[in-house]
Amino acid sequence: MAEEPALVWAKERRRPRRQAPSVEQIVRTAITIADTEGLPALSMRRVAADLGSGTASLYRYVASRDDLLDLMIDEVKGAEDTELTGDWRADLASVARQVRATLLRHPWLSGEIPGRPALGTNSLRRHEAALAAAAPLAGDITFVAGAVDVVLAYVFGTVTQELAELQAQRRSGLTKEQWQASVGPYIREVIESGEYPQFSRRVIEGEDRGAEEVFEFGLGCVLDGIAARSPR
Amino acid sequence: MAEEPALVWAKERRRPRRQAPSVEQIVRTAITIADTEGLPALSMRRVAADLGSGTASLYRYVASRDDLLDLMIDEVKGAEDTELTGDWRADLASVARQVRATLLRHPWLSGEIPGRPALGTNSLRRHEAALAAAAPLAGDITFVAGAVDVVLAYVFGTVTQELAELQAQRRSGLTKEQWQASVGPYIREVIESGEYPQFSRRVIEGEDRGAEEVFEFGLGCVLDGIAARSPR
DNA sequence: AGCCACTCAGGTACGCTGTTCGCAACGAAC
DNA sequence: GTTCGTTGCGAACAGCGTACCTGAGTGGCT
Repeated sequence: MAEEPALVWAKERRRPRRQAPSVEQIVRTAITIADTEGLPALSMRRVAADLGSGTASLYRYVASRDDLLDLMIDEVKGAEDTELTGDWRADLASVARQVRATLLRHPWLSGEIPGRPALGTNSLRRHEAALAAAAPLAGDITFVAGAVDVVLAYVFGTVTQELAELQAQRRSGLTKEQWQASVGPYIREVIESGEYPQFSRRVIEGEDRGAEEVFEFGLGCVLDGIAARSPR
Repeated sequence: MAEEPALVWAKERRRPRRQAPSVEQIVRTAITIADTEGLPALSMRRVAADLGSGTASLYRYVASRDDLLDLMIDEVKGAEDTELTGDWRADLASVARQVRATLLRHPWLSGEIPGRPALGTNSLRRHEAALAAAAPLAGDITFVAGAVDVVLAYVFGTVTQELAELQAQRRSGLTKEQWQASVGPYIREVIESGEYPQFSRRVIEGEDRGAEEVFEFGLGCVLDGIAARSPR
């Protein structure tokens, strides 16, 4: 540690840093880090470093790392927006596609949503929009709410499945090729064991439909089921 | 630190602990901790302490904390078991109900599944069972697999929603009453703002159906949608 | 029977984390 | 000019996952 010099002019200029980071900047910086380097890279020190401020300063604006994550979640939901046509099926589908897009854009999101009730401003606004989209389905709000919940549950579930392998690969720190090279032999072994006939058929015979197609297939199923139960 | 006594018989018995914890014991202990005290309480030191062994010893049997979580997930999936009747709808529904039960029994599970491909022995066995359940739906394995994926996505999604509030409450460390007392006023404020008419209707008019009923409603929707698309 | 070589539990330590405390510097008010 | 509330933040603390390495215990060879 450098000793305080006796000579006045040798003293380093007393901090010119008097910049307040502001909650919004903190949240945005945190989202950028999580998006590009993954959640584990998101530490308070890291956020502060990227902002050029001291770590402890962040705590003037954000109570804890956990609160920061809540704010991040609500922030990314704010980017969504749907205009409604009055056709419940089309509207609900477009809400679903937007939620999917958001989840895909921020891979850390699906892992952080469990365990947090969605009560932020943007979450509420989006939930409101979803309910409005489904409103033409029935006069009974309980039915409408049920329909929305089912659709959103499906969306969250599929996207989570869709992201699983991608995330695992990223977490391992391997390249795509290395990853496949390490998983491949294991899968082959599983198939050759003969204990998983259906699974083997799926891997060998099954055609690999694109993620989008899979998503739309399931969405169609869900919406059909809802339509069949609608009182109108 | 106690000095080594000169008298032989005063020396504490040289560690009789020559007990190997074994992977299975480690995993089971870890699951118990996570179930009863939540994931944050699950540290390697804590597991070792509960097992009465040294922390570093665990690494002889488990490569990392992350690996331990993988093992835990696969372990809890091993408890599931379904016998198939040949009626795809009933069988797929019972698989779905079992997955739900597992997710509810281990509240930490839904937060850890995202980002991990399900390739463990038990995961594969369960996936195999689900495919077998859906097999009567079609000869085309791609369709069967799609149906299974949709059902499981829905199940995972709803249970995650179902657990959200419960988990948030637990995380906050408050009692149920304290929690409601802190959330209630906020909700009231949101409603009184008048900006969320549908949401307000949902809270005020909507009847609070039980979680089970909600689950079955959505499951019915999904299965109907699949049935409508089945080539048979 | 004696010794050696090997296995492996686990103490210790490193680098990281989230978070708190209290001080130093500033702007405004008097 | 002095005081006072506000704000940035260095330093420190407790606790984490994990690597290294010591030394005790045991099986096998002589």
